[in-house]
Amino acid sequence: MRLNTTELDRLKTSLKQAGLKPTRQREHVLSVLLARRDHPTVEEVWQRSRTLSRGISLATVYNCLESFVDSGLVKQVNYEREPTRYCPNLRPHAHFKDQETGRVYDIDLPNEVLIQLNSILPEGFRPEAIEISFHGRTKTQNS
Amino acid sequence: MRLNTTELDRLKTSLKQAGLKPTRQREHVLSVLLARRDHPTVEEVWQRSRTLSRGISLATVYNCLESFVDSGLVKQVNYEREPTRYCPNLRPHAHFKDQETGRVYDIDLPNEVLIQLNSILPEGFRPEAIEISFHGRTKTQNS
DNA sequence: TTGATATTTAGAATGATTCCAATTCTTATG
DNA sequence: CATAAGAATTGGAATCATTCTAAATATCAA
Ligand SMILES: [Mn+2]
Ligand SMILES: [Mn+2]
Ligand SMILES: [Zn+2]
Ligand SMILES: [Zn+2]
Repeated sequence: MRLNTTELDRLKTSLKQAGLKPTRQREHVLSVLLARRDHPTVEEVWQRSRTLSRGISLATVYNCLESFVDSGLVKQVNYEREPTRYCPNLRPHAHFKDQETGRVYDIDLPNEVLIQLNSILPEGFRPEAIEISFHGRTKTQNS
Repeated sequence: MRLNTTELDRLKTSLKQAGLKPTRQREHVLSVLLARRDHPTVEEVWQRSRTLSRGISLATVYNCLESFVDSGLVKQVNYEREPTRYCPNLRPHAHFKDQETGRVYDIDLPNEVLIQLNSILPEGFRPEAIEISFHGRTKTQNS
């Protein structure tokens, strides 16, 4: 439940690059995200942050997560209009939501798939981002 | 701004299949959606429905659109947590949002792309739906 | 060490959507 | 056609994720 040196360095570097300051709260919120990569909501991150000695306000959790998104450390994941979830996986990947458990899984995106997806765009469409979200069931007995 | 016979038939059939009744308001809301396939929000559909003689309530626009989604006539389109947009295009397609104009375009999805996308899922993942959303800029001078 | 600037915070405000309960339609049945 | 039971419509209240506000606190370059 603590950032290691590498993670702490990445946090400081990314924040500085965005003109933001490393704070106790930001360190803690990032460590919560990295501890379990299960795409928690703001509320869930807040609950998990209760372990912090003096606690942390909900507004600060919103602010920290926003600063991470702005500095490129974390991505938002949305399913319909449900509360936004947060994902620290920086590789290109899609998401799969198990509609029975509510769990959201990362699905790695091979480069060839990305290329093929870009190829379906008409002339003149310049994508800056693409989001791919599956939802369905998983027939596994693990995790 | 009126449903033709084919469209009216599809409406009645789909609604009946879902145990719902065709009403003046539902006919009108569907005709608004079909008139301009530009993925309007509820508010926009409501504005465009003002032409209806006696008007229509916002709650009813919400209800009509929900009944269309339930009966499979229309799909919802979400970008982050912006107001939900509605799309009567029933072919498999992705969406592209021009971040300068806010316009949302349909991008047809070739079957081979769908197949390739399903192939990236691990064993045991059974997708029921997939959503693909681009956002970026368009360099066209038309429409 | 210190001042300028950024962050944190509790609570209020916002805004899309859903809920509610009263009224009005729709349609199956006689 | 008339009727009644169930469905839909409606205005307004409630919900709830998120954003805003302004006062207190923390960070850090100089
Ligand atoms: Mn769904
Ligand atoms: Mn974006
Ligand atoms: Zn992810
Ligand atoms: Zn569409």
